Amino acid sequence: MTDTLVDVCAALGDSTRWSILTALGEGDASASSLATRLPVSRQAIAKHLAVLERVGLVEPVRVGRELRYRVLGSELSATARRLDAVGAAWERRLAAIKEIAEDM
Amino acid sequence: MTDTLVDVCAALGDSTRWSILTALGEGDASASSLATRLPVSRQAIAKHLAVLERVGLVEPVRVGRELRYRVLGSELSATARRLDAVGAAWERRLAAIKEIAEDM
DNA sequence: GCGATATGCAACCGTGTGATTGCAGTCGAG
DNA sequence: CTCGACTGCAATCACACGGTTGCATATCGC
Repeated sequence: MTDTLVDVCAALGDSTRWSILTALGEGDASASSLATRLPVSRQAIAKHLAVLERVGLVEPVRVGRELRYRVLGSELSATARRLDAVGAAWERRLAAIKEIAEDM
Repeated sequence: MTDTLVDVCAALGDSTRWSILTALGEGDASASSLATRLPVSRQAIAKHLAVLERVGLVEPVRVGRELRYRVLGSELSATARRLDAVGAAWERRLAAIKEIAEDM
């Protein structure tokens, strides 16, 4: 059910991946160019990009021999909405409990 | 700043923890009572609850000798809003790029 | 008080994963 | 055509983490 939701959250639960995402937030970039700015190897970044691509947070774009990546804010916003829906449901339950308590 | 954000996402990036959260969504429960419904040991659940409590997704409630946990939808919605803000920023950048491209 | 139930703590284990290095292949620029 | 740069794949390593078992401790009910 919430199968991909946990995957997206797991992908977002890594600080190195957030470094990559925020770097991509300022402009598309390839794994190699990211490796010059970030304190990790190119291959590590490539693996992270593969993870981010599999959950749809990032999209590959060929530019000549380079393979740049573009961050997809729409996917992030979509997961945000899904999380908010769940949180809202839980809050409704709490509010109902509280109302019952006040009736006594 | 986004320090706790990654922690919350990491906490949400585990299917067992989602099982616990959804179970708690139907009513407060202790680690022991959860262990009867879920296919994991009580101690494993206790560890997960500790993780969830540290990021504020869950709150302990003493009931006699029991220690029940209550799910906090407000925290989840708060993180959802933070994620949406980031996603919206990324989308704005893409929209700006697209506009520039169309001007040429 | 006594037994049953609930929690807490500690040690341990297997595996998943973040990260590295090395090498081979590919493709654009000069 | 050749050189340099970018990508892809494989092997390896260390550590964190999910999970378990065992035992000690507290506390409610009878």
